[in-house]
Amino acid sequence: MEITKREEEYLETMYILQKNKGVIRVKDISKKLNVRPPSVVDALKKLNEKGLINYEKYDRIILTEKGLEIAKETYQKHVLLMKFFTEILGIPPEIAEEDACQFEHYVHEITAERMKEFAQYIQEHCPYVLKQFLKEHMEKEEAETQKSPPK
Amino acid sequence: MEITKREEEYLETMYILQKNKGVIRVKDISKKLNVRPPSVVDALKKLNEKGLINYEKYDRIILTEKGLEIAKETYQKHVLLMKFFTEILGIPPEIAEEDACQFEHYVHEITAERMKEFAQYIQEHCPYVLKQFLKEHMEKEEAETQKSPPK
DNA sequence: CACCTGAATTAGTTTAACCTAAATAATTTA
DNA sequence: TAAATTATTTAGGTTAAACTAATTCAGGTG
Repeated sequence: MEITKREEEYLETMYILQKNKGVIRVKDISKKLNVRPPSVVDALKKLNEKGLINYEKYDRIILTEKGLEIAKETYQKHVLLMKFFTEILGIPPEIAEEDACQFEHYVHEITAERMKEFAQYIQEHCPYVLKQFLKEHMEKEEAETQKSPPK
Repeated sequence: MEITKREEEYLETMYILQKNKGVIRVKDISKKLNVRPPSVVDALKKLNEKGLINYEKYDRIILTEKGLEIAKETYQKHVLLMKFFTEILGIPPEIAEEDACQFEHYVHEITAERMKEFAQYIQEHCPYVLKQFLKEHMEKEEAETQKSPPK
């Protein structure tokens, strides 16, 4: 049975909620994913069908072995992409977050892995060049921020 | 009126077909996007509604000003991402292609731009380190290729 | 313990994107 | 040019993912 990108996103969200709050509630998923509670319930039913979570109505939600595995993989990619975008490219966190949040569902294993290796390699072999690159762009951003009309 | 990721993909495909073949045919879009011709016709109707192409049945398809603009922007991101994945990370073209094909529709302008700048910066300031990084991974891939069962 | 409130759920729709099968138009070829 | 082939289109479905409105449940408080 196929798992969609969106389902992956639901799983990842639940995994993070579990980690941070200890429980997974419909309301919180709803808030995080910016969808209405009934949409969450729909998703939960499907994920349950597919054996990725254990869900019975009004009962607590638990990721299964398989669901947890997918959630973790996705989350790892997310973290890795975030690091790359912010630490190597110097992208502002909010933007990096959005980019990572999409790309994590599409990026091939090899590409993700390579990004991680590349980051390490550069940080080790030419940290100064990297620092310089980031510095130049930080300055540029500062300037942009100044320019923007002060509300 | 909103434009979807998929519509962006259609526009980009048509743009490339126009460039390479001179004409845009349903059959060719169908082949490139791996969908059946009726799906293409559906898409064409919507794009026409939205003023992104000029389309009347059995007539030739033309990108409008607006449609062309979107197509070009998307295509540029595609090219840029491809370059980054292959030339900086050393990802094999077929895989890079698939990654680029998805990410191009989500990546923020600033991230795309920064990837381009980063590539230039590294190629200029530490070409040897880059070459070394790529070399190491090429070798690894060679080895993998050997390992895989020779059909 | 009954009531109230907020959380979760059901029922019924909508939209984007696809599909198959059948019909029609355009193009090529005998 | 008529017939055959190929391309395009229509008609009618399907599925994923969302929505609103209305209902049901659960936990906390008087």
